[in-house]
Amino acid sequence: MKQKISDKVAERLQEMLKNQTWTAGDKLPPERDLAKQLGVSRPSLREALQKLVCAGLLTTRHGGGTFVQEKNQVNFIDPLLNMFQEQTEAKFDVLEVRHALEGTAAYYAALRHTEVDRQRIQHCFDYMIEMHGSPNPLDEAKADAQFHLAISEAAYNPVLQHIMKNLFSLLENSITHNLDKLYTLPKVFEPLSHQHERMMNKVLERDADGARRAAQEHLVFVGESLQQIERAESRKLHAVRSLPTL
Amino acid sequence: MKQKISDKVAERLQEMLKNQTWTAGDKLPPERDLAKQLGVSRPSLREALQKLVCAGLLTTRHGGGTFVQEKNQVNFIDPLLNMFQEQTEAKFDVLEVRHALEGTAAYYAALRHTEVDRQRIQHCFDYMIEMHGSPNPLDEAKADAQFHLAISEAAYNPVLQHIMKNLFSLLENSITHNLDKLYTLPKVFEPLSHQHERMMNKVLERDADGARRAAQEHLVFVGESLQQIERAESRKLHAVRSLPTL
DNA sequence: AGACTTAATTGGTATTACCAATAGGTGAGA
DNA sequence: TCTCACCTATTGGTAATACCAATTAAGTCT
Repeated sequence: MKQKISDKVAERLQEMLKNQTWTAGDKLPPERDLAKQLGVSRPSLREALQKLVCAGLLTTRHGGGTFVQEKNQVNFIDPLLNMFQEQTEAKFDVLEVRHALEGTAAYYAALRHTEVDRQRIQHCFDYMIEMHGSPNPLDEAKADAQFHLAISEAAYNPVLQHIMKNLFSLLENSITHNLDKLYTLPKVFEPLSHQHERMMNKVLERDADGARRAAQEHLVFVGESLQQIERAESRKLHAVRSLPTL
Repeated sequence: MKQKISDKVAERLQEMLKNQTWTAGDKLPPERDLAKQLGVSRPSLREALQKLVCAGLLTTRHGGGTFVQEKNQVNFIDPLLNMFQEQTEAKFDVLEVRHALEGTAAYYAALRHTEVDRQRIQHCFDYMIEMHGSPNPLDEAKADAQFHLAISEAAYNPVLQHIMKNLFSLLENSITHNLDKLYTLPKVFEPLSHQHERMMNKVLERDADGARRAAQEHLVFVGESLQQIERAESRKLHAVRSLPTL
């Protein structure tokens, strides 16, 4: 199969990014120059650029220029994951995956974390406590996500870290309204906070197996709480739905 | 932040795909018509289409038309995962993640698999045995991947399934040469095959915990074998490199 | 009726022009 | 001299148009 030239251009650009021709934050040459330099028309170049933008490797600012995206702030969401977020069961699916991943994340974080990670984890924990009761429940949910990401970051496994990031950004997008419901339940914050603390301590004590257990117990609790909420919601719905039949 | 119009068009198209305006395999209207219909210029429409193509939702055939991609044959690889495959440690990172995911995949597969899944899993297992000693070692690696995917499919968790698919396509792309080395080692095929069989049996017996254990033991073995190969390789490299210093 | 040819359809690329947002420089005013 | 506003050049975004290339399908010839 012959390749489209916009694809070839995209590959060449990706090569140049890998070869550090430009590094994070750098400004690329203007489209007109770059197109001439690569020997293609501007629309073709633009299609190639669009792909890389869509892949989260570049960003463009109208009138400003085209820049290499910092690797950290990956705002890219796997488009397929995107389609899951409608189905109501998705949050339980995500929870099952997290159950699997966070256990090992905590395990390896306990083994591999450095002093810097230790400080970041503690800071995230404190911030999470601080955010409790914030007027915007979303803040608390984000702080929670940051805490979990800080731990998985300390596992020093880029593949795992990347998947976790995508999972959380998936959650943030549309399912958060269920999470903040979770936080507002009076009987839930206490055990949640306690579980977080236990998880953090096990990691920092380098007790790998204990950390894994703590993470898994935490997610079991979250899952059960979510199911309770779900059941309550469905009871409400059924009540409403059954009215017209009377 | 104001949105680019190509982004808005991409969103509208995505909406239409969700709303089943066109379903899998359908042919979209020609670009010229579609552009007029949406009230944008053809280049703008094309940029939007490119994004969806890049996301794996559409395919284009030069002179033929633009078609809605079948959901199954998602040839899409997370571009960031793509960047990992160069680093030599990546395979161990992937292995750690698989260790986490395949355990729970086997666990839930044991609980949720249907008769259809049972047949598919057995078929994949038989095919994998059949492929052993194939002239092209890649075939055997692919059969292995199919077997594992069949199990994770039986877990009926789309999020998990999607991640597993991406991980395996990542492996297939560039790290396969390590996997087939694994298969060609004489002392390895026997235990590997035995582990696969045990894993399958535990799943089909609906022994969830046993299935999880079997999956994890399998991956521990794979990891150790890979490390042995790695060490052997590095010894070779060192031997070669040290020659010039003599 | 079948195979080949040809023309219409349709995606891919290039050229050009113009719009819109940003950035940087320049001049006026404090 | 410093600061702020304004203006202009740079640069990404959009549009219109023409032409190329691959495919498809209709039409024609054998």
